[in-house]
Amino acid sequence: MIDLNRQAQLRTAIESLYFAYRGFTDRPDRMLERRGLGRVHHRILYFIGRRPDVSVKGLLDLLAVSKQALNAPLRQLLEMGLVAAVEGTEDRRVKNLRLTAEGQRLEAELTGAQMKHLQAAFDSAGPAAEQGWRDVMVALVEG
Amino acid sequence: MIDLNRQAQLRTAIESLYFAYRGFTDRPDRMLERRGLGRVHHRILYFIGRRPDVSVKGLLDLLAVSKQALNAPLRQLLEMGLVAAVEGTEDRRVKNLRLTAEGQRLEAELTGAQMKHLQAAFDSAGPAAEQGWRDVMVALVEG
DNA sequence: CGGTTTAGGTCAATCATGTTGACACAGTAG
DNA sequence: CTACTGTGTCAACATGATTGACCTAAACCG
Repeated sequence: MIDLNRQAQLRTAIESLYFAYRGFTDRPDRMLERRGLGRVHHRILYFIGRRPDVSVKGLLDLLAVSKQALNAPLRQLLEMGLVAAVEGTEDRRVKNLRLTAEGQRLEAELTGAQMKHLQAAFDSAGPAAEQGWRDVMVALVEG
Repeated sequence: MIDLNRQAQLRTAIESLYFAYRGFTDRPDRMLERRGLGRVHHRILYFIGRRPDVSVKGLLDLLAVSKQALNAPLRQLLEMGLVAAVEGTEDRRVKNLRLTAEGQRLEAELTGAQMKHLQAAFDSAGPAAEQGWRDVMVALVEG
């Protein structure tokens, strides 16, 4: 069993993770809302920007959603000209996804808001704290 | 404009936050699923446990949802005997909410999984990293 | 060659979680 | 008495997800 004081510390940590995540997503959410898009669209734009030429399957694995859940928003982004799909050169079944210039613009805008938010927190906490934060986050993702 | 290298670092940070949060919630989610409950129920149990005698309004403000969204799951928890409501002593309109013994048991089980997860990450990253992590999280929540 | 697997797409039914609006009732505060 | 507050509930709707079933086309394999 974990010590009671320690439990209180861990609860504080749980709460900060909850509130931080909530505060972190709601700015881009509000930007997207104005265009009739949702958080999924941001995630799709984000990961395509991060991994240009990712396949639909690759995106599915990253996002951990069903292909039906991905299909509609992705098609929307294609229709809006924010994402482009090119037929795979090796395997003609696969679609390699990329951001168009306009897609890059929107993605930069959305992610930029989050980057500013994070940067402000890092600035206020200092570089040592930032490194510690990164170390803990890596352990959290891996564990 | 932020430096490109810095942008890449910030993107890494964004991703770790996304994946960490996702990994963090899915264990309790799976436990709840077996009882036919959802993440909302966990949040309700959590915050009532944290602030015994909180009112319905207090819970609404904490969770930042509409009262209609809160009502159904809260009623469910009351009916299941996991939460008890007592009439306020000063203001008889308010309901002060508490966990029953069984509610405490379930809450401890759910949050315990998250505490173990966090503790493991802190153990692996070390105490200095933990402090840095906390500092950044506080700044993130406040910003 | 032919059979199986893989990448992708789509339709349908369903569920979970949230919203807003409207209304009710009891209790408090002035 | 009136106004506001805390709580509850009904209805309509939106969003984002699920599973299951079925389809095409391409690749892979024996």
